[in-house]
Amino acid sequence: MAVSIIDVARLAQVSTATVSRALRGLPNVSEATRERVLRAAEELSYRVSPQASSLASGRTGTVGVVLPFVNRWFYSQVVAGIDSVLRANDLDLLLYNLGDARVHERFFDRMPLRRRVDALIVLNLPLSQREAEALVSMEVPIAVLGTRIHGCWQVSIDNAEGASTAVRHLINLGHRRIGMITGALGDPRGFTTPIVRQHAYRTVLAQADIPYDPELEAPGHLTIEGGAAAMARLRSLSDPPTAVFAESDQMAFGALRTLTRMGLRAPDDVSVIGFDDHETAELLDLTTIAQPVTYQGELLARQILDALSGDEAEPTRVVVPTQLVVRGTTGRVRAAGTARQRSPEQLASQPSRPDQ
Amino acid sequence: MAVSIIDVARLAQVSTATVSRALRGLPNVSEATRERVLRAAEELSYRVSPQASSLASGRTGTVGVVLPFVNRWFYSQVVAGIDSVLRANDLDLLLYNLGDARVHERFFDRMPLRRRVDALIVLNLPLSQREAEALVSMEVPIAVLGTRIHGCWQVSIDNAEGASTAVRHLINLGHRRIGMITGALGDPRGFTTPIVRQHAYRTVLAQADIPYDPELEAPGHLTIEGGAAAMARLRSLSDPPTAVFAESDQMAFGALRTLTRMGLRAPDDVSVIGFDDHETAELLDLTTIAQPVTYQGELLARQILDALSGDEAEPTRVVVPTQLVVRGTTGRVRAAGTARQRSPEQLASQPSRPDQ
DNA sequence: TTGTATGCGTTATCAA
DNA sequence: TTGATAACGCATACAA
Repeated sequence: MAVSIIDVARLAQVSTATVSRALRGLPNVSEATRERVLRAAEELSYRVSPQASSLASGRTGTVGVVLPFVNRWFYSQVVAGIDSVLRANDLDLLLYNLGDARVHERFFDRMPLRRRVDALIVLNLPLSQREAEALVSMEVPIAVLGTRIHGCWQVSIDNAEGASTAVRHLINLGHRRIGMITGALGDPRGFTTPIVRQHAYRTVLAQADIPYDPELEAPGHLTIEGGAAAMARLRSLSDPPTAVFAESDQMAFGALRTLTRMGLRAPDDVSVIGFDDHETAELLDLTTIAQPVTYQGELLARQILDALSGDEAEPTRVVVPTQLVVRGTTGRVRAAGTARQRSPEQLASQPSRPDQ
Repeated sequence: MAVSIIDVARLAQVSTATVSRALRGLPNVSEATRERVLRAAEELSYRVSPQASSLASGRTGTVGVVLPFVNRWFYSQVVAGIDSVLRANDLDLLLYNLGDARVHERFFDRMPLRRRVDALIVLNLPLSQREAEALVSMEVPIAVLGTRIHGCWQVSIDNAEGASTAVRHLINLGHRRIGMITGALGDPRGFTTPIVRQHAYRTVLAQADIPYDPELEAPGHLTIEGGAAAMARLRSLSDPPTAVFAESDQMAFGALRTLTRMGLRAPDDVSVIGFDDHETAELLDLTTIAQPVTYQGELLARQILDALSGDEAEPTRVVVPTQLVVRGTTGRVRAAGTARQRSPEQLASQPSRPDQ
């Protein structure tokens, strides 16, 4: 059997209550006693039993993180941010990956986190009204990324602003025929982000007096393959776009691949702008809308700390800024038929060529 | 206060012991009673308290996953594999990210997982003798990826074989001047994989009677930036390599970026081969050595299940195969001074240039 | 098949 | 400042 608090108490010649107090750094313990207890614990290499501790205290020392994918760049990045803050505060991180639909269902059916965590962080999950209520009914602080749940702490980016900036960037470069590769619009689970971004796209076009053409919106399912297919579709139009806004970098990557395979280039033939600033974006020289990913994770964890400390009464809502990162895949529109020439500015931001 | 087993017992008119048995599906409970208990539990929406349960039983229902990075593609992919198997078996996943050196140290200093998990999965962590022993002293089953710890379950790839295949591929294409971008060789924490791969590189060269030239080995620190710098260094040699083996795709990406920025191309100017088959490898048309990443995570989790079931007495060791994936960044060596001409196949998979 | 009683290792309340 | 002790919620020998 492992060494327990009783053993420490015996060795230090005090009661278990005092050991508990001394070890947790509670104030009402004399320095001498604390010293003695600490030494005894050290000598026996005593470790508290987390389950006994939580059983007695009601706290678990654990924060649940619920997300739809662990293995996508965005989410793993957010988790890293969460982890760093939680770890620094001695909180454990219980991971719940609800990617699979059955797992998702089962999760809300059985609520396995119910008595298992002190707080919850929910990443970008599309939730039904019923599911949101189920979470709230756990009666622990909840911090949500992306989605919005009444009474919960919240971190998000301004999707409308980011998408608008992207489209305006293209308009400023002279483009009028602008396509959009949209995300999971048809997804029955209903992520809301794609809707917001699409709306922003349409609004900005309207503001610029550019007529709306539904053919210019192609679904890309948030994947590389989807983005590739979407770009292929856009290129096949009788009047293809001169610029494309892909609402995720992943889809933009696919779009770029399609262009490459067709023997076309960005921005010479088509300008392409993405969203996220995925780690690969810099590699592919992709212009994009950057969002601070790890930072959002840190913010979520901090909100949880605030909530658990109980100081801050009201849940807060933080909107973090996005930023246009201009790289090499967007450029001024070319007049139809004009030879492919690039301006000096573009040359500067482009890889030099072996032939001058 | 939450509803407890006592409430269920009262409602079902049985003892708490019977409730416990019925709910866990133990055999010695009559069908009628079980029915009654299940209904009562359902009605009260009762959930067991995991901490009380583990305090009483000694099992935690949790598996700890310890890794050096959550936010790298490879690890997040492995975690996804682990998660899917654990989840299907109702085991929780406690994540421990030891990326930060202080966190690492603190972890082995305090062993916070000590009484917290039923088993441990350790991903590719460079461990000192002392640290390995600390883990083993937890006296729970341990499955290790990459590293090797005596008495532990183990999953790994054949790094020597994979690296040899990569170098042989280059030799088969006629290359004799072959560079290697190495990983974290100087890392004080001492990952072993880089050493094995480097050794394979040297061995294969020797077998092909190619003289060893230390200048052709450049450290890339397993990062994109490091790979970029390494390639720059290799190119600056008086007699630069015609082909380069980067021991991770990430470094190969950086290497390709350097080539692009120098106005060079793969494979026309330099052939490049990576290792991993990172999701971006296909995008960049990178030839590489593929390893099944998610699958390795699943295997680790399965080993843990075997260990916990207690059927399989001895820890097993599984080596999963790697596979050469030939894409567009490797090609036959060109005679020095030959004009850059590309074969039709290469043209198809490469971006065409604006100027013909 | 079912019930009784005890232990699991802490924390927290209360009294000293 | 310290100690005694009752929870905390469940699992499990043992008895019935």
